[in-house]
Amino acid sequence: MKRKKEVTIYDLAKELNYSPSTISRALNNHKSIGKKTIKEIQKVANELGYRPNSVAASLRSNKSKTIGIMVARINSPFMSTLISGVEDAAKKAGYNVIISQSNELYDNEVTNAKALYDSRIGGLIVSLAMETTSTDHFRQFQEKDIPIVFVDRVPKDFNSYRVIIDNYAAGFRATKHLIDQGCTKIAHFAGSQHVNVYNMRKKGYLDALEESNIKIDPELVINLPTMSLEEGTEAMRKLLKIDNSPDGLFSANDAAAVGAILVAKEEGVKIPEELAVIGFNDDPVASIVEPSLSTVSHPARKMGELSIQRILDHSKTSLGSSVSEITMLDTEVIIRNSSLKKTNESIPVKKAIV
Amino acid sequence: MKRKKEVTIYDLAKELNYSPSTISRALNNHKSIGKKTIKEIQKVANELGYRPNSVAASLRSNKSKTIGIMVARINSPFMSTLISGVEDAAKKAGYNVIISQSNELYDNEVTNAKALYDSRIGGLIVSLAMETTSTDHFRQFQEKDIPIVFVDRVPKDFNSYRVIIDNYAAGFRATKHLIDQGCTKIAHFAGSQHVNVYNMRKKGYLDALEESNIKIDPELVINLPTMSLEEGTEAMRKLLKIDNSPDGLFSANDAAAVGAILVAKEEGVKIPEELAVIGFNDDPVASIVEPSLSTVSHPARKMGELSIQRILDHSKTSLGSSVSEITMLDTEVIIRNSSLKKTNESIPVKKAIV
DNA sequence: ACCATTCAAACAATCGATTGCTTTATAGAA
DNA sequence: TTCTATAAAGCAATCGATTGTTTGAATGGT
Repeated sequence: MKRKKEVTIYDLAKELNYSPSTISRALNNHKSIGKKTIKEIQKVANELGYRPNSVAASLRSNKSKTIGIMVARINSPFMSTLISGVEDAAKKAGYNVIISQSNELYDNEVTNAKALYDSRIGGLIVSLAMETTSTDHFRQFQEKDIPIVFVDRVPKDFNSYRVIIDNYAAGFRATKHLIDQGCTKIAHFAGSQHVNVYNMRKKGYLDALEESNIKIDPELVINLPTMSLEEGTEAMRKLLKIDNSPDGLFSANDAAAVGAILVAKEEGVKIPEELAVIGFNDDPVASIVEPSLSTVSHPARKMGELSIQRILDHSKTSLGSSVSEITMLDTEVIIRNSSLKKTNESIPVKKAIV
Repeated sequence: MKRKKEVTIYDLAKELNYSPSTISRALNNHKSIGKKTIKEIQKVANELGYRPNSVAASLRSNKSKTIGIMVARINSPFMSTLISGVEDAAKKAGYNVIISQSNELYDNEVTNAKALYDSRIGGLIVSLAMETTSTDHFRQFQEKDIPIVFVDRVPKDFNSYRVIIDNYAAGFRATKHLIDQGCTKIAHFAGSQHVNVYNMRKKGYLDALEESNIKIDPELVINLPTMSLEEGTEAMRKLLKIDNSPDGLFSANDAAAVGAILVAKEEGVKIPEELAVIGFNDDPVASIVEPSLSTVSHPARKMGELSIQRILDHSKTSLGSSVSEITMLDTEVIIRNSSLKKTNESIPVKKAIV
């Protein structure tokens, strides 16, 4: 199989009797090239099927139209939607997106950072692995003034762009909602506490209780390492066994909340009457599980789009690598049947379906 | 912000008094370089923090360790899992993965193909957009002997690798299952018929009916353009209105099946007694919806891994671009409560939960 | 008619690694 | 000791585009 030879700017140059530099500038609509010349060159380029070699362009200009993205796992509803937003927005700006996943492991994250660095990406979007506490592996990007945007799971101690939601406020409001429904013994499924999102959600939970003068019962706060559905079922079983079992549950994600609901139903605990539940993320399952799960919705797609925006802006302003800018997005408490005790504000069925 | 200068093989050459070619070969463990020399060079490279510039390498060698992937949308459980499999397998082989989504539109697919071509990917994995019927935009890759693997939604008329499931058999077996449960009026939610997966699933459905001498009722076969949950609810409403309303439903995906279940419940139709339902994909919602949804499971992650495998094998064997190899994977009919009428084989609750 | 501007396009170096070919050094054979 | 085979390393071209600096031509003002 012989490969068809590529058409390069040199071929165009020969064909048109212009110099390669003129061709290059014409193709990029450079102002120092005459309008008719540009037209002519672009026309012939199309006819001959010229396609720019962006590898060569990257090498010479030391800029790359590729953005790297590192997340723990791409196949969660939240992350895949965020990445979808990144990709759509990146494409609009003429960028490609390279993905890589750490599977929650620090070592993988370091390896991935190296690989992305080697491919000379023009920007990096990161949501940290659960395990990660050190951020040294991101320094190399900063040293080359490659913008880094941390999104959702962000480090404490690294100067750069951040796109996050107000986890504290969300945790506070979710808990407050349960209190408003009359719950007094509210449990919490908390994730690893060195991860900002789980840490802040828990803080919000604690402060909401305190504000309402509800004593905090350490037995009701359970740390789930991975916040999986399975861990949620297990934790719920534990909660149902203790003397003073809870009448409310704020889970830091939907998966664990669904696990809890399934167990509660299995054990004959009425939801929301005997146990009001609220989750976090508004995963698709939340509106399908029965009773439908109250939750906090995350603007996943928008977070992705804004992350790209930060990277593009960075190149324009060239403020240098020491910028640190936080973009904080609003969340929304979505009330469904799993937490709605007061029948006078009951939700129409349709809303629960769609 | 001054960027730290990169360490290149030239810097190493100067430092170590070797020629750049020796450095290059040493770093790639080329056999024509002495063992001690390799050790020495690699040691110093590490100390000086040398990082290969894969852009430069790609340009020169005209090979790229980057694989492109084009799908309709990355944020579905099936696709995000498949991509996750691709990424994991690619990383193991030292490849990066660029993603791009068509949002089901042909024009976007063409644009994406151009962009990926321009970045000189080393291989391409594609799941077609619903709209796509022409495949001319993939020719450019073939002409340069860049391997293309079509996965799941594949074209009829393009010679290349395919990784698919046996949609016909799956559709047949899913329908057969409903027949075995005693259904005689079985409806089908079908997707766009020029898309192979939906076409074959429907064929399987039709043949299963025929085999059991059940007359096909055209009114019971509904085409859903996007197979969304919403379309599923709509279609179900329609089905409930016709005279001879169905006692079974095979939906070509889970989302539409869930929509149907929600409507059926709303209208007081008992599932599975009055309507047995089976979906396709085994999305997470399938096991959560009530009653839990029978479905056909798709080995998403494995499909991703095998796709990468095909690409790697291609480079090794260099059979040229005219190869056409089909990898067909097994599916599994998963029986849950939405279709299980016979109480003697009822499913334990635990299985439904986890 | 002359010099100063402005505009268009060309020249040539450069980005960092790869690789076919050549040279040099070393060892073994005769 | 001389010659050949082999291993180790160097030379220099190359991949395709970008870009600072020059050159050349055309325009305009006086």
